[in-house]
Amino acid sequence: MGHHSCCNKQKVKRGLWSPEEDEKLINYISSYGHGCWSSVPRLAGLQRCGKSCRLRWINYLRPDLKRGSFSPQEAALIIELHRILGNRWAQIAKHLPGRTDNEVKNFWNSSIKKKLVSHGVPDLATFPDIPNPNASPEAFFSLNGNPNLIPSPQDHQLYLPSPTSMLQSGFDLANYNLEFVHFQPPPAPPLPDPSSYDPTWPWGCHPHLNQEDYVLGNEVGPIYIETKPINPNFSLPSFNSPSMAPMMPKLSETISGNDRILPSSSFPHEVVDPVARLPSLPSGSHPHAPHVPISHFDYIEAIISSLPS
DNA sequence: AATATTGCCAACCGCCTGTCG
DNA sequence: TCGACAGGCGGTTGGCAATAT
Repeated sequence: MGHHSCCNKQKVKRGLWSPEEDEKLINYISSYGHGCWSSVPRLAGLQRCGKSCRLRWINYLRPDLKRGSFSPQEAALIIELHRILGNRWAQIAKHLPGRTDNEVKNFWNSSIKKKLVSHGVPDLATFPDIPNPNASPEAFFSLNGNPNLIPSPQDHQLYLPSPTSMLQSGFDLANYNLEFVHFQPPPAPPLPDPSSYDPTWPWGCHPHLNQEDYVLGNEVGPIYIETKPINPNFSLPSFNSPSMAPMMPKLSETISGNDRILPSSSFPHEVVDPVARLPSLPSGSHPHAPHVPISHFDYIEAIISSLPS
């Protein structure tokens, strides 16, 4: 079990690769490509199984690998993608050029996970469900009370929605075509009137978008997801309706290597500090308020930058 | 200085899926 | 339709280096 036929036909070496083995593999693949991996070790003169050769090439020898430590931006993107995708390391790695799934996985398990846990941040991908957007504040992911997480001078709470509850809510994905738009980002819009915030809708909404356009996260944030209905007979819910909530994780599920998630560095304009953009709300406002238009990404970046190394 | 512990990460294991005959 | 096979994935392990005792 687990051993491919190529591994059973002959005695194969295991364990760390020697420089000589690496050289053989590089020379062979550089000249002929890998073709069928099961035949690579024989043709390259290696006492390894094809699977081991494939892994060695993909994770270590490929010329387009970045190597080196992860940048804070990469870490932030990994955390954001992990929140959306869970432990789908291969999918996450596709959004990090030069990084492998193994590398991302190791980085998560050895670094990020421990940091987040030690700072009291729950595993965002497995956070308990929220029955509906009107659930009690306790049902939301509250960061309040942890000064390390939100460097806000104001007494603001930030509630983030649970992804998993929405995954189970049966949104009809077939009616949507998910597009990750490489867009000319709009200039940072003026803050909407806080009173216009939908208290049940913790995600930011671009005030200038029409009914067919939706933004998940902050309109000036690094992850910009636009969806358009492809079924003309399908009636979209109203823009601020909480019933929109179920669609988000379903859409997120469709993220693939062909989709584009833009790092903040690709934005031609300055990314506005989401915290600095927090509106001042009158005291005694909605207990969930303010539902700030802050992207998870920005928030995670703030976390990462505030963590001790 | 010696030993124990911890953390990192390359590599392996087992399983799943797609393809092909 | 079925079985064999290869590719691919996530979970786990084991070796090594760094750090602590």
